[in-house]
Amino acid sequence: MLKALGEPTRLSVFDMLMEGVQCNCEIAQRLGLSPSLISHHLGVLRQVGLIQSEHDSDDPRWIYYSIDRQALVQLDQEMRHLLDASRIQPRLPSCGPRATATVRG
Amino acid sequence: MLKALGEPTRLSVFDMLMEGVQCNCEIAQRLGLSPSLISHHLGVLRQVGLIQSEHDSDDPRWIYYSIDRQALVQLDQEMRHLLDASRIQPRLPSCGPRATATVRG
DNA sequence: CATATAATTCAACACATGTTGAAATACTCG
DNA sequence: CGAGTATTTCAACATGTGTTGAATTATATG
Repeated sequence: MLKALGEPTRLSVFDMLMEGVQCNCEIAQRLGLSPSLISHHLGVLRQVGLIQSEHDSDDPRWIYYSIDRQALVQLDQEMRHLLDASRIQPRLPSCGPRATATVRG
Repeated sequence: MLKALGEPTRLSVFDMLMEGVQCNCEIAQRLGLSPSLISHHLGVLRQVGLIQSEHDSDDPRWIYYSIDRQALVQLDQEMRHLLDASRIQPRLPSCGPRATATVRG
């Protein structure tokens, strides 16, 4: 998921989906990019499970994309752990002049 | 920063730094990768501002890497905003059969 | 001064991937 | 059935980038 969001255009697409935008055409229009390119990025986001797609019941040509809330919560929790500043503990180097003798390899 | 952390090996390096590991040699050894590769990834992390480097005052050959706490807090805040589930608002498609007539392009 | 060490830098390669434009798919509408 | 539409799929390309191994830098040590 991080890898998917690491691509600038894809991050914008994801952010627009968070704001409630749903169809390929609006994303392509607002970003000034081709529908095929947006389709590609939406596919990547869907493949990693960040978003879902749903066809219109009346006219299946339209596909509505939306954020996968479960994946969102999971990623949010993992990011909070990853970036938790309290995890950083004071620690002497295991090598170099300041290494504790017993740990030295 | 997201792009930098999107690379699996680099994410591991970053995570080890969060756990207090500091020198190239220990990271390379624990990950079973060459020092030159670790050096490359550390360089990328440093370039985007996620980590800092400091030479040992006694023996400058040793370089100690550490997390940039300011960047950590900034990224944490931005990620919390990006992944904030409460941002997702109900919204009708701007195009397609369900679009509101006035918004239709 | 020669050797060993920690880390970086460099050239080179293989592979992944973002982007483009055309074609295909599936559907609505007249 | 033909024209138009929303989207995807496909082939092709250019570029970015992770990885490797050798060379380089800078320092300590004897």
